[in-house]
Amino acid sequence: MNVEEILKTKAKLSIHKKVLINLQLTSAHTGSGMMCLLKRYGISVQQFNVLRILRGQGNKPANLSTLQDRMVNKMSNTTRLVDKLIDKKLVDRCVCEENRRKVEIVITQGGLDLLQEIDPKVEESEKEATKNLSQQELEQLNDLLEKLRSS
Amino acid sequence: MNVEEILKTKAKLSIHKKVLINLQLTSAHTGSGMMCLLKRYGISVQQFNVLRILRGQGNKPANLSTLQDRMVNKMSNTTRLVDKLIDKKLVDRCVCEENRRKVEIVITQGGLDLLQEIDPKVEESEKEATKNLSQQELEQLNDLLEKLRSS
DNA sequence: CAACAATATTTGTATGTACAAATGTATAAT
DNA sequence: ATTATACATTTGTACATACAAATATTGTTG
Repeated sequence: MNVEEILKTKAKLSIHKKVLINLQLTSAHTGSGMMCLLKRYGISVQQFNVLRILRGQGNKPANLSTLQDRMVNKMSNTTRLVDKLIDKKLVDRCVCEENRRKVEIVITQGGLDLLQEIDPKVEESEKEATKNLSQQELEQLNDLLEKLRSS
Repeated sequence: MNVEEILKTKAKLSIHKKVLINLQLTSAHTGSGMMCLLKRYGISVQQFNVLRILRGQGNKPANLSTLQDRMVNKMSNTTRLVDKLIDKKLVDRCVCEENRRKVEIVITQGGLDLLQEIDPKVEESEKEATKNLSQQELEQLNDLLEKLRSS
């Protein structure tokens, strides 16, 4: 369904407006697929991202500010996000010895296990979400999105 | 900045994953511009959308379910969203006479005035947000987004 | 017409998000 | 050593969102 059909408007929309609305619609559409998948494993998209960042760190612990920098959807309160992950025993937190202002966060074995279980499902869901576009169209879309955002 | 740079990952990401992350990033990027603009007028994006839908209705009042159907970002609690607009005296609400389960919502003159004031700023902000792409690239992006979502 | 199902909205609860203020710690300046 | 400043995180508050349950009204069926 195109934008005009969805908004049920008779008015002719500018291409600028159409693109922006389509962006919202499409990102919400694909995002909710991921949300739905992760919910089955009891975690939110944000929590999943934090877990992946921590796994990417190897053995090196991350502090809150690096987590915040690398998250896709920036938001405040990484503290409370990490709290939730601790409740689920997916990460551990302790005060950094060298600089006691900092907090060191590491993924637990349970967290790693969960990620390993989820990974293939995520891959599958990503392929499913993008199945309507060819390889070439995906590259093209990717370039256009990055160009739109550049500056 | 491209996705790999933003995520600071050494791992090679599949084009599927890249497109999906870029979608989130780009939609958040453009969306926050709009949010920022509307905040100056004391309303949220959702509230703005409701106002525009009500204006599009002409004199015909809308009930909650039609509002919910036409909103770009679906969500529950249209009730409380409308409550906020009533507090600001931008819309009115009354019980439908024919079917007393329904609620009729109309935009007030104050709401219409606000929209008229905001409209040109929104147009401007939309052009600004899409200025990196040519007319042709915008059309192309629009088509790709709709194709991605189609099914 | 009483009982039940269907519809439209509201309320409750849990969680997510944004922003400001508060806390605790380290570094620099006097 | 004392004060000031910057830094990293936590807490408080207000609001947004998702989902389930509750309420109120209408329509239907025995």
